[in-house]
Amino acid sequence: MKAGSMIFSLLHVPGCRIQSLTNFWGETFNNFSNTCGNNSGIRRLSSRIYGLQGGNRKKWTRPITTNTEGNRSTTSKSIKHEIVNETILASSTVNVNKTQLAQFQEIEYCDLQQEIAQNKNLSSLVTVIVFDIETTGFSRENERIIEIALRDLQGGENSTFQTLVNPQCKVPNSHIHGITTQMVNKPGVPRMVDLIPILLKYVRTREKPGGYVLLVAHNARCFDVPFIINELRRYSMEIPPNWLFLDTLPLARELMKSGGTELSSTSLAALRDLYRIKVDGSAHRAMVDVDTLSLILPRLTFDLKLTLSGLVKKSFTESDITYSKKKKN
DNA sequence: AACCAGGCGCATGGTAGCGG
DNA sequence: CCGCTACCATGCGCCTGGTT
Repeated sequence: MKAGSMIFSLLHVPGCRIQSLTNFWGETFNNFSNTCGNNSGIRRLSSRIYGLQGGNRKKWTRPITTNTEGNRSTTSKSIKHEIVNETILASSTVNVNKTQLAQFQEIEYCDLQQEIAQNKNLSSLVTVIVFDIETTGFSRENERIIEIALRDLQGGENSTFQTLVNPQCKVPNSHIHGITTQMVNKPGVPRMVDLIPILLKYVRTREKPGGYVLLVAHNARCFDVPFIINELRRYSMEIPPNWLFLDTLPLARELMKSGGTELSSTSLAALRDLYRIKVDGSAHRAMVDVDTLSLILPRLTFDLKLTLSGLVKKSFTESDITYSKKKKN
């Protein structure tokens, strides 16, 4: 089904009122501007608090910053069905016996119906989080994450998460991001194994009840997501089943292909220039790039006439990456 | 530097249309 | 029926560009 027709059909599904993404981003922008005050640029968040959601008095002893304003049983593959499709596909090429298939389809169908019945619109179901990582290099096998930043586009209290990560090795590419070995290899900077539970807990606090998380990054499919998957697997952990990923690089390609813009390339910098977004801080630091992408995403989706459901349709899961790898081998 | 997706050009195979 | 030509779909390899 073409994207255009899909959007049309979704908008006409009774009981499945899809907000236009522009409205969704509108709310986000309001929250965002309230958060940032009157400045047109995004102000770097300097205050440090230790703990999540205020209510929890347990103190963190790690340099993780947030701002101060304020197990599902279905497979990850089925998530997109539940959110995007008004009906579940009846045909399947999965090689299982017919009884199993029928049972599986029934479960998915029931889930979908429940989702639609229980959720008035997608924005009450999906949490959109823009994220970025800095690493010691390109190889996901040999290199390590040294900084991670996230921003929940709904805003509110603790809507950002940012921390350096101790890679327990040298940082050979400080000239790229300005993060040195001395900055990360010291007490107080969490190691990945310490950070993962905190990170997972943070994302959980941003989820809507029974909802899904759409994690957005530039070149997510080929860089950020494989890195995160590898780091988790290193400690025998998995991506939560309700996480979806969205890569803005193919969206940039789509925009460039459609013509009508002055987009010179599909890089984050080119998108930043196109939308005349000022960089507040040094580019190639995780939070700066997150803030940049947070401003690019609404404009990009507006230009591509995408709804939130359209974004979910373009999203992918951990298994999508694993599967495409296996297909190549 | 590693890895991946997309674009492009080229080769190949299947099919339809036409004339002898 | 056979041979030729044109067209289309598909697959492969190579190159480019994105990320730190």
